[in-house]
Amino acid sequence: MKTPPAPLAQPAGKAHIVSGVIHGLLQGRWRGGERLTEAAVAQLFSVSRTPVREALLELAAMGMVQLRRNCGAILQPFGPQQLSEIYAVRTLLEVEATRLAAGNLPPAQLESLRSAFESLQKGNLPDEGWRLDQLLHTTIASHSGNLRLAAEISRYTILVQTMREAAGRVLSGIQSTSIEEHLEILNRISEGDAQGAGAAMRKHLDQAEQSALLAIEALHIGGI
Amino acid sequence: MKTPPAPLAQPAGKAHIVSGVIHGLLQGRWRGGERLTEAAVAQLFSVSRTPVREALLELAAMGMVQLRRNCGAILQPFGPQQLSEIYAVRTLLEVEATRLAAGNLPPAQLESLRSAFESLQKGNLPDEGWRLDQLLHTTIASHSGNLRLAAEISRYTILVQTMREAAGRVLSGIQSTSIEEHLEILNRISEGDAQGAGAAMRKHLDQAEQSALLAIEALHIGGI
DNA sequence: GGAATCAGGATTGTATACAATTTCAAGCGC
DNA sequence: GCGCTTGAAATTGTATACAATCCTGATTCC
Repeated sequence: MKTPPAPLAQPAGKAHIVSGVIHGLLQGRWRGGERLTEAAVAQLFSVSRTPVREALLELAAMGMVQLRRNCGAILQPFGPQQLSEIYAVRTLLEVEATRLAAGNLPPAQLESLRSAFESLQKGNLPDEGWRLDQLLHTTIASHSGNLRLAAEISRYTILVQTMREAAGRVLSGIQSTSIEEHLEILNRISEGDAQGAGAAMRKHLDQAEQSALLAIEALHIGGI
Repeated sequence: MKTPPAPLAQPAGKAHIVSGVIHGLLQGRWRGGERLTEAAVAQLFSVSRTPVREALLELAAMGMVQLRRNCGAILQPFGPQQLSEIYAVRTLLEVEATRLAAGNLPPAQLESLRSAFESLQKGNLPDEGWRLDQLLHTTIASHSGNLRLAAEISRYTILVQTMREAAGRVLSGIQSTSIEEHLEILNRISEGDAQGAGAAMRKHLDQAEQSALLAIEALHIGGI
Protein backbone atom coordinates (compact mmCIF):
# COMPACT_ATOMS: atom_id res chain seq x y z
CA MET A 1 0.00 0.00 0.00
CA LYS A 2 1.30 3.38 -0.99
CA THR A 3 0.60 6.29 1.32
CA PRO A 4 0.75 9.86 0.01
CA PRO A 5 3.64 11.91 1.39
CA ALA A 6 1.36 14.34 3.22
CA PRO A 7 4.12 16.49 4.71
CA LEU A 8 2.07 19.52 5.69
CA ALA A 9 -1.34 17.93 5.37
CA GLN A 10 -3.47 18.11 8.48
CA PRO A 11 -2.75 19.69 11.84
CA ALA A 12 -1.27 16.64 13.48
CA GLY A 13 -2.03 16.84 17.18
CA LYS A 14 0.80 19.00 18.42
CA ALA A 15 0.65 21.62 15.66
CA HIS A 16 -3.09 21.92 16.10
CA ILE A 17 -2.67 22.66 19.80
CA VAL A 18 0.06 25.21 19.14
CA SER A 19 -2.01 27.19 16.67
CA GLY A 20 -5.07 26.82 18.87
CA VAL A 21 -3.34 28.37 21.87
CA ILE A 22 -1.96 31.20 19.75
CA HIS A 23 -5.45 31.68 18.35
CA GLY A 24 -6.78 32.03 21.90
CA LEU A 25 -4.04 34.50 22.80
CA LEU A 26 -4.69 36.66 19.72
CA GLN A 27 -8.42 36.67 20.29
CA GLY A 28 -8.01 37.64 23.92
CA ARG A 29 -9.45 34.38 25.19
CA TRP A 30 -6.52 34.20 27.57
CA ARG A 31 -4.47 37.02 28.97
CA GLY A 32 -0.76 37.32 29.60
CA GLY A 33 0.29 36.06 33.02
CA GLU A 34 -2.44 33.45 33.13
CA ARG A 35 -1.36 29.93 33.98
CA LEU A 36 -2.22 27.12 31.59
CA THR A 37 -2.45 23.69 33.16
CA GLU A 38 -1.69 20.71 30.99
CA ALA A 39 -4.91 18.99 32.01
CA ALA A 40 -7.03 21.98 31.01
CA VAL A 41 -5.42 22.26 27.59
CA ALA A 42 -5.69 18.51 27.10
CA GLN A 43 -9.41 18.58 27.83
CA LEU A 44 -9.90 21.63 25.61
CA PHE A 45 -8.39 19.85 22.62
CA SER A 46 -9.60 16.36 23.54
CA VAL A 47 -6.17 14.80 23.66
CA SER A 48 -3.97 13.39 26.40
CA ARG A 49 -1.36 15.37 28.26
CA THR A 50 1.52 13.92 26.24
CA PRO A 51 1.03 15.94 23.04
CA VAL A 52 0.03 18.94 25.15
CA ARG A 53 3.39 18.88 26.90
CA GLU A 54 5.20 18.86 23.58
CA ALA A 55 3.01 21.67 22.24
CA LEU A 56 3.83 23.73 25.33
CA LEU A 57 7.53 23.13 24.76
CA GLU A 58 7.11 24.37 21.20
CA LEU A 59 5.14 27.39 22.37
CA ALA A 60 7.92 28.10 24.83
CA ALA A 61 10.47 27.93 22.00
CA MET A 62 8.26 30.41 20.14
CA GLY A 63 8.27 32.67 23.20
CA MET A 64 4.49 32.56 23.66
CA VAL A 65 4.61 30.87 27.08
CA GLN A 66 7.14 30.68 29.86
CA LEU A 67 7.84 27.26 31.37
CA ARG A 68 8.75 26.87 35.03
CA ARG A 69 9.91 23.60 36.54
CA ASN A 70 7.03 21.79 38.19
CA CYS A 71 4.88 24.87 37.84
CA GLY A 72 3.53 24.70 34.32
CA ALA A 73 3.15 27.21 31.55
CA ILE A 74 2.56 30.91 32.04
CA LEU A 75 1.17 32.71 29.03
CA GLN A 76 3.21 35.67 27.93
CA PRO A 77 1.37 38.90 27.19
CA PHE A 78 0.65 39.50 23.53
CA GLY A 79 -0.16 42.91 22.15
CA PRO A 80 1.30 45.73 20.04
CA GLN A 81 4.44 45.82 22.19
CA GLN A 82 5.11 42.12 21.64
CA LEU A 83 4.36 42.38 17.94
CA SER A 84 6.84 45.21 17.70
CA GLU A 85 9.49 43.11 19.44
CA ILE A 86 8.83 40.15 17.16
CA TYR A 87 9.27 42.31 14.08
CA ALA A 88 12.37 43.98 15.51
CA VAL A 89 14.11 40.62 15.84
CA ARG A 90 12.73 39.34 12.56
CA THR A 91 13.95 42.45 10.78
CA LEU A 92 17.39 42.12 12.33
CA LEU A 93 17.70 38.54 11.09
CA GLU A 94 16.20 39.03 7.64
CA VAL A 95 18.04 42.23 6.78
CA GLU A 96 21.31 40.51 7.58
CA ALA A 97 20.33 37.47 5.51
CA THR A 98 19.33 39.70 2.61
CA ARG A 99 22.67 41.51 2.70
CA LEU A 100 24.49 38.18 2.73
CA ALA A 101 22.37 36.75 -0.06
CA ALA A 102 22.69 39.75 -2.37
CA GLY A 103 24.39 38.60 -5.54
CA ASN A 104 24.22 35.00 -4.37
CA LEU A 105 20.89 33.93 -5.81
CA PRO A 106 20.92 31.83 -8.99
CA PRO A 107 19.62 34.04 -11.82
CA ALA A 108 17.03 31.45 -12.82
CA GLN A 109 15.50 31.41 -9.33
CA LEU A 110 15.59 35.19 -9.21
CA GLU A 111 13.82 35.48 -12.55
CA SER A 112 11.23 32.91 -11.55
CA LEU A 113 10.39 34.87 -8.40
CA ARG A 114 10.30 38.16 -10.26
CA SER A 115 7.94 36.90 -12.94
CA ALA A 116 5.71 35.33 -10.28
CA PHE A 117 5.35 38.65 -8.50
CA GLU A 118 4.81 40.50 -11.77
CA SER A 119 2.07 38.04 -12.61
CA LEU A 120 0.56 38.66 -9.19
CA GLN A 121 0.75 42.39 -9.89
CA LYS A 122 -1.42 41.87 -12.96
CA GLY A 123 -4.10 40.29 -10.80
CA ASN A 124 -3.36 36.63 -11.48
CA LEU A 125 -3.81 34.07 -8.69
CA PRO A 126 -4.21 36.58 -5.86
CA ASP A 127 -4.49 33.73 -3.33
CA GLU A 128 -0.90 32.78 -4.07
CA GLY A 129 0.29 35.99 -2.44
CA TRP A 130 1.27 34.70 0.98
CA ARG A 131 2.79 31.54 -0.42
CA LEU A 132 4.96 33.63 -2.74
CA ASP A 133 5.87 35.99 0.08
CA GLN A 134 6.99 33.04 2.17
CA LEU A 135 8.88 31.56 -0.79
CA LEU A 136 10.79 34.80 -1.31
CA HIS A 137 11.84 35.06 2.33
CA THR A 138 12.79 31.38 2.49
CA THR A 139 14.78 31.55 -0.74
CA ILE A 140 16.73 34.58 0.42
CA ALA A 141 17.44 33.04 3.81
CA SER A 142 18.63 29.76 2.33
CA HIS A 143 21.14 31.60 0.13
CA SER A 144 22.63 33.64 2.95
CA GLY A 145 25.37 31.05 3.41
CA ASN A 146 24.43 30.65 7.07
CA LEU A 147 22.15 27.68 7.66
CA ARG A 148 21.59 28.58 11.30
CA LEU A 149 20.55 32.09 10.39
CA ALA A 150 18.15 30.55 7.87
CA ALA A 151 16.76 28.29 10.59
CA GLU A 152 16.15 31.22 12.93
CA ILE A 153 14.42 33.10 10.16
CA SER A 154 12.32 30.03 9.49
CA ARG A 155 11.23 30.03 13.14
CA TYR A 156 9.95 33.57 12.73
CA THR A 157 8.34 32.81 9.38
CA ILE A 158 6.44 29.97 11.06
CA LEU A 159 5.51 32.21 13.98
CA VAL A 160 4.14 34.92 11.71
CA GLN A 161 2.42 32.34 9.54
CA THR A 162 0.77 30.81 12.61
CA MET A 163 -0.37 34.23 13.75
CA ARG A 164 -1.72 34.85 10.27
CA GLU A 165 -3.72 31.63 10.33
CA ALA A 166 -4.96 32.33 13.84
CA ALA A 167 -6.04 35.82 12.84
CA GLY A 168 -8.05 34.44 9.96
CA ARG A 169 -9.27 36.60 7.16
CA VAL A 170 -8.14 39.89 8.60
CA LEU A 171 -4.69 39.35 7.17
CA SER A 172 -5.80 37.47 4.09
CA GLY A 173 -5.04 39.73 1.15
CA ILE A 174 -1.53 40.67 0.15
CA GLN A 175 -1.27 44.39 -0.45
CA SER A 176 -0.38 45.68 -3.88
CA THR A 177 2.25 47.96 -2.35
CA SER A 178 3.78 44.86 -0.82
CA ILE A 179 4.29 43.43 -4.32
CA GLU A 180 6.31 46.48 -5.30
CA GLU A 181 8.38 46.10 -2.16
CA HIS A 182 9.14 42.51 -3.08
CA LEU A 183 10.17 43.49 -6.59
CA GLU A 184 12.41 46.18 -5.18
CA ILE A 185 14.17 43.60 -2.99
CA LEU A 186 14.61 41.26 -5.94
CA ASN A 187 16.03 44.05 -8.12
CA ARG A 188 18.57 45.10 -5.51
CA ILE A 189 19.62 41.50 -4.99
CA SER A 190 20.08 40.91 -8.70
CA GLU A 191 22.26 44.01 -8.86
CA GLY A 192 24.36 42.63 -6.02
CA ASP A 193 23.57 45.75 -4.01
CA ALA A 194 23.79 44.33 -0.49
CA GLN A 195 23.06 47.55 1.37
CA GLY A 196 20.18 48.47 -0.94
CA ALA A 197 18.67 45.01 -0.71
CA GLY A 198 18.92 45.09 3.08
CA ALA A 199 17.28 48.49 3.19
CA ALA A 200 14.49 47.33 0.89
CA MET A 201 13.88 44.31 3.10
CA ARG A 202 13.77 46.53 6.18
CA LYS A 203 11.23 48.79 4.50
CA HIS A 204 9.12 45.81 3.49
CA LEU A 205 9.11 44.36 7.01
CA ASP A 206 8.25 47.74 8.53
CA GLN A 207 5.20 47.83 6.28
CA ALA A 208 4.32 44.25 7.19
CA GLU A 209 4.53 45.17 10.88
CA GLN A 210 2.09 48.03 10.37
CA SER A 211 -0.37 45.71 8.61
CA ALA A 212 -0.08 43.12 11.36
CA LEU A 213 -0.56 45.81 14.01
CA LEU A 214 -3.81 46.96 12.40
CA ALA A 215 -4.92 43.34 12.16
CA ILE A 216 -4.45 42.46 15.82
CA GLU A 217 -6.06 45.72 16.89
CA ALA A 218 -9.06 44.81 14.74
CA LEU A 219 -9.08 41.37 16.33
CA HIS A 220 -9.07 42.78 19.84
CA ILE A 221 -11.87 45.20 19.08
CA GLY A 222 -13.86 42.41 17.48
CA GLY A 223 -13.21 40.11 20.41
CA ILE A 224 -14.50 42.43 23.09
CA MET B 1 24.01 -7.78 17.48
CA LYS B 2 26.15 -5.38 19.40
CA THR B 3 26.04 -5.09 23.16
CA PRO B 4 24.14 -2.07 24.46
CA PRO B 5 26.45 0.74 25.56
CA ALA B 6 26.97 1.17 29.27
CA PRO B 7 24.60 3.68 30.81
CA LEU B 8 26.13 7.02 31.59
CA ALA B 9 26.06 7.58 35.34
CA GLN B 10 24.24 10.89 35.58
CA PRO B 11 21.32 12.25 37.54
CA ALA B 12 18.10 11.84 35.61
CA GLY B 13 16.59 14.85 33.92
CA LYS B 14 16.01 16.44 30.60
CA ALA B 15 18.86 18.90 30.98
CA HIS B 16 21.41 16.13 31.49
CA ILE B 17 20.28 14.36 28.38
CA VAL B 18 20.62 17.58 26.39
CA SER B 19 24.12 18.28 27.62
CA GLY B 20 25.03 14.62 27.29
CA VAL B 21 24.08 14.52 23.63
CA ILE B 22 25.93 17.76 22.95
CA HIS B 23 28.90 16.30 24.78
CA GLY B 24 28.79 13.31 22.45
CA LEU B 25 28.59 15.54 19.41
CA LEU B 26 31.50 17.70 20.52
CA GLN B 27 33.65 14.70 21.33
CA GLY B 28 32.93 13.08 17.99
CA ARG B 29 31.07 10.16 19.57
CA TRP B 30 28.35 10.75 17.01
CA ARG B 31 28.63 12.33 13.60
CA GLY B 32 26.35 14.67 11.75
CA GLY B 33 23.70 12.92 9.72
CA GLU B 34 23.49 10.00 12.14
CA ARG B 35 20.05 9.06 13.36
CA LEU B 36 19.39 8.96 17.08
CA THR B 37 16.60 6.64 18.14
CA GLU B 38 14.68 7.51 21.27
CA ALA B 39 15.12 4.01 22.66
CA ALA B 40 18.90 4.12 22.26
CA VAL B 41 19.19 7.47 24.01
CA ALA B 42 16.82 6.31 26.73
CA GLN B 43 18.95 3.25 27.41
CA LEU B 44 22.14 5.28 27.30
CA PHE B 45 20.89 7.59 30.03
CA SER B 46 18.84 4.97 31.90
CA VAL B 47 15.55 6.82 31.61
CA SER B 48 12.31 6.19 29.78
CA ARG B 49 11.53 7.59 26.37
CA THR B 50 9.36 10.39 27.76
CA PRO B 51 12.15 12.70 29.00
CA VAL B 52 14.23 11.72 25.98
CA ARG B 53 11.55 13.02 23.64
CA GLU B 54 11.48 16.34 25.46
CA ALA B 55 15.25 16.56 25.40
CA LEU B 56 15.22 15.94 21.65
CA LEU B 57 12.68 18.73 21.21
CA GLU B 58 14.97 21.04 23.15
CA LEU B 59 17.96 19.94 21.09
CA ALA B 60 15.92 20.66 17.97
CA ALA B 61 15.14 24.14 19.27
CA MET B 62 18.89 24.56 19.81
CA GLY B 63 19.49 23.47 16.23
CA MET B 64 21.60 20.46 17.20
CA VAL B 65 19.22 17.87 15.74
CA GLN B 66 16.61 17.90 13.03
CA LEU B 67 13.26 16.31 13.84
CA ARG B 68 11.18 14.64 11.14
CA ARG B 69 7.67 13.40 11.74
CA ASN B 70 7.70 9.69 12.50
CA CYS B 71 11.34 9.51 11.54
CA GLY B 72 13.18 10.55 14.65
CA ALA B 73 16.10 12.82 15.27
CA ILE B 74 18.91 13.36 12.82
CA LEU B 75 22.04 14.84 14.35
CA GLN B 76 23.22 17.98 12.63
CA PRO B 77 26.89 18.24 11.79
CA PHE B 78 28.94 20.17 14.30
CA GLY B 79 32.32 21.60 13.47
CA PRO B 80 34.12 24.89 12.79
CA GLN B 81 31.54 25.86 10.15
CA GLN B 82 28.64 25.42 12.59
CA LEU B 83 30.49 27.22 15.36
CA SER B 84 31.07 30.10 13.00
CA GLU B 85 27.37 30.24 12.15
CA ILE B 86 26.39 30.14 15.82
CA TYR B 87 28.67 33.06 16.59
CA ALA B 88 27.50 34.99 13.53
CA VAL B 89 23.91 34.89 14.77
CA ARG B 90 24.88 35.46 18.38
CA THR B 91 26.95 38.47 17.36
CA LEU B 92 24.09 39.88 15.32
CA LEU B 93 21.74 39.65 18.30
CA GLU B 94 24.13 40.82 20.99
CA VAL B 95 25.58 43.75 19.07
CA GLU B 96 22.06 45.04 18.47
CA ALA B 97 21.15 44.57 22.13
CA THR B 98 24.31 46.36 23.19
CA ARG B 99 23.52 49.33 20.95
CA LEU B 100 20.01 49.48 22.35
CA ALA B 101 21.20 49.16 25.94
CA ALA B 102 23.90 51.82 25.69
CA GLY B 103 23.04 54.59 28.14
CA ASN B 104 20.19 52.52 29.51
CA LEU B 105 21.94 50.63 32.30
CA PRO B 106 21.43 51.85 35.87
CA PRO B 107 24.74 53.39 37.03
CA ALA B 108 24.78 51.26 40.15
CA GLN B 109 24.57 48.03 38.16
CA LEU B 110 27.21 49.32 35.74
CA GLU B 111 29.57 50.18 38.55
CA SER B 112 28.98 46.84 40.23
CA LEU B 113 29.88 44.99 37.06
CA ARG B 114 32.91 47.17 36.43
CA SER B 115 34.33 46.66 39.90
CA ALA B 116 33.71 42.93 39.67
CA PHE B 117 35.73 42.70 36.46
CA GLU B 118 38.46 44.93 37.91
CA SER B 119 38.63 42.62 40.90
CA LEU B 120 38.91 39.68 38.53
CA GLN B 121 41.71 41.50 36.72
CA LYS B 122 43.67 41.62 39.99
CA GLY B 123 43.47 37.85 40.23
CA ASN B 124 40.61 37.55 42.70
CA LEU B 125 38.15 34.66 42.40
CA PRO B 126 39.29 33.52 38.95
CA ASP B 127 36.59 30.81 38.93
CA GLU B 128 33.96 33.51 38.87
CA GLY B 129 35.01 34.48 35.35
CA TRP B 130 32.37 32.68 33.35
CA ARG B 131 29.61 33.55 35.78
CA LEU B 132 30.52 37.22 35.48
CA ASP B 133 30.75 36.97 31.71
CA GLN B 134 27.27 35.50 31.60
CA LEU B 135 25.99 38.15 34.02
CA LEU B 136 27.30 40.95 31.81
CA HIS B 137 25.68 39.58 28.68
CA THR B 138 22.40 38.92 30.48
CA THR B 139 22.35 42.37 32.06
CA ILE B 140 22.95 44.10 28.74
CA ALA B 141 20.30 42.02 26.99
CA SER B 142 17.70 42.66 29.68
CA HIS B 143 18.20 46.41 29.31
CA SER B 144 17.82 46.47 25.55
CA GLY B 145 14.15 47.28 25.92
CA ASN B 146 13.24 44.24 23.82
CA LEU B 147 12.34 41.22 25.94
CA ARG B 148 12.13 38.92 22.93
CA LEU B 149 15.59 39.93 21.79
CA ALA B 150 16.79 39.21 25.33
CA ALA B 151 15.13 35.79 25.21
CA GLU B 152 16.84 34.93 21.92
CA ILE B 153 20.17 36.01 23.33
CA SER B 154 19.49 33.86 26.38
CA ARG B 155 18.97 30.86 24.10
CA TYR B 156 22.44 31.41 22.66
CA THR B 157 23.96 32.03 26.06
CA ILE B 158 22.57 28.69 27.21
CA LEU B 159 23.79 27.00 24.03
CA VAL B 160 27.32 28.32 24.47
CA GLN B 161 27.23 27.54 28.19
CA THR B 162 26.15 23.96 27.45
CA MET B 163 28.95 23.61 24.91
CA ARG B 164 31.33 24.98 27.49
CA GLU B 165 30.23 22.41 30.08
CA ALA B 166 30.35 19.63 27.52
CA ALA B 167 33.84 20.63 26.47
CA GLY B 168 35.03 20.46 30.05
CA ARG B 169 38.20 22.06 31.20
CA VAL B 170 39.42 23.09 27.77
CA LEU B 171 37.37 26.23 27.99
CA SER B 172 37.68 26.68 31.73
CA GLY B 173 39.76 29.78 32.25
CA ILE B 174 38.59 33.22 31.23
CA GLN B 175 41.32 35.02 29.33
CA SER B 176 42.81 38.17 30.74
CA THR B 177 42.34 39.90 27.39
CA SER B 178 38.68 39.03 27.65
CA ILE B 179 38.47 41.04 30.89
CA GLU B 180 39.75 44.11 29.10
CA GLU B 181 37.19 43.57 26.37
CA HIS B 182 34.45 43.45 28.96
CA LEU B 183 35.64 46.66 30.58
CA GLU B 184 35.75 48.32 27.17
CA ILE B 185 32.10 47.37 26.58
CA LEU B 186 31.10 48.70 30.01
CA ASN B 187 32.92 51.97 29.43
CA ARG B 188 31.28 52.59 26.06
CA ILE B 189 27.88 51.80 27.53
CA SER B 190 28.38 54.17 30.44
CA GLU B 191 29.31 56.89 27.96
CA GLY B 192 26.11 56.20 26.04
CA ASP B 193 28.19 55.48 22.95
CA ALA B 194 25.90 53.03 21.19
CA GLN B 195 28.06 52.46 18.11
CA GLY B 196 31.23 52.12 20.19
CA ALA B 197 29.60 49.71 22.61
CA GLY B 198 28.28 47.60 19.75
CA ALA B 199 31.71 47.53 18.12
CA ALA B 200 33.33 46.53 21.42
CA MET B 201 30.81 43.72 21.84
CA ARG B 202 31.49 42.52 18.30
CA LYS B 203 35.22 42.48 18.96
CA HIS B 204 34.69 40.58 22.19
CA LEU B 205 32.52 37.94 20.52
CA ASP B 206 34.98 37.55 17.66
CA GLN B 207 37.66 36.76 20.22
CA ALA B 208 35.33 34.35 22.02
CA GLU B 209 34.69 32.58 18.73
CA GLN B 210 38.41 32.12 18.16
CA SER B 211 38.82 30.63 21.64
CA ALA B 212 35.90 28.29 21.13
CA LEU B 213 37.27 27.25 17.74
CA LEU B 214 40.60 26.30 19.26
CA ALA B 215 38.79 24.42 22.00
CA ILE B 216 36.68 22.23 19.73
CA GLU B 217 39.66 21.54 17.51
CA ALA B 218 41.55 20.37 20.59
CA LEU B 219 38.59 18.20 21.53
CA HIS B 220 38.44 16.58 18.11
CA ILE B 221 42.15 15.87 18.10
CA GLY B 222 41.90 14.39 21.57
CA GLY B 223 38.90 12.32 20.60
CA ILE B 224 40.48 10.62 17.64
C1' DG C 1 16.31 -8.59 -14.93
C1' DG C 2 13.87 -4.69 -12.93
C1' DA C 3 10.34 -2.42 -10.54
C1' DA C 4 6.24 -2.46 -7.83
C1' DT C 5 4.19 -4.96 -3.80
C1' DC C 6 3.73 -6.34 0.55
C1' DA C 7 4.48 -8.49 5.02
C1' DG C 8 7.33 -8.10 9.36
C1' DG C 9 10.15 -5.56 12.28
C1' DA C 10 11.50 -1.24 14.00
C1' DT C 11 10.37 3.34 15.50
C1' DT C 12 7.67 7.13 16.61
C1' DG C 13 2.98 9.08 18.43
C1' DT C 14 -0.48 8.85 22.06
C1' DA C 15 -2.89 7.40 26.23
C1' DT C 16 -2.85 6.18 30.87
C1' DA C 17 -1.04 5.09 35.56
C1' DC C 18 1.86 6.28 39.04
C1' DA C 19 5.69 8.96 41.51
C1' DA C 20 7.66 13.38 42.79
C1' DT C 21 7.08 18.01 43.56
C1' DT C 22 4.83 22.24 44.39
C1' DT C 23 1.10 25.05 46.04
C1' DC C 24 -2.02 26.71 49.32
C1' DA C 25 -4.62 27.14 53.15
C1' DA C 26 -5.73 25.61 57.69
C1' DG C 27 -3.79 24.60 62.20
C1' DC C 28 -0.53 25.28 65.74
C1' DG C 29 2.75 27.51 68.79
C1' DC C 30 4.74 31.80 70.25
C1' DG D 1 -1.82 38.71 65.49
C1' DC D 2 2.19 36.66 62.98
C1' DG D 3 5.04 33.24 61.31
C1' DC D 4 6.10 28.48 60.91
C1' DT D 5 4.72 23.85 60.22
C1' DT D 6 2.11 20.53 57.99
C1' DG D 7 -0.84 17.86 55.29
C1' DA D 8 -3.85 17.37 51.51
C1' DA D 9 -5.05 18.74 46.88
C1' DA D 10 -3.34 19.96 42.60
C1' DT D 11 0.07 19.72 39.14
C1' DT D 12 4.03 18.38 36.86
C1' DG D 13 7.65 14.55 35.85
C1' DT D 14 8.38 9.76 34.55
C1' DA D 15 7.42 5.03 33.23
C1' DT D 16 4.99 1.80 30.59
C1' DA D 17 1.59 -0.09 27.25
C1' DC D 18 -0.46 0.20 23.05
C1' DA D 19 -1.64 2.30 18.34
C1' DA D 20 -0.02 4.38 14.12
C1' DT D 21 3.46 5.00 10.97
C1' DC D 22 7.66 4.19 8.61
C1' DC D 23 11.67 1.48 6.96
C1' DT D 24 13.66 -2.90 5.09
C1' DG D 25 14.14 -6.76 2.51
C1' DA D 26 12.27 -10.54 0.20
C1' DT D 27 8.73 -11.73 -3.20
C1' DT D 28 6.09 -11.48 -7.29
C1' DC D 29 4.63 -9.89 -11.62
C1' DC D 30 5.73 -7.91 -16.11
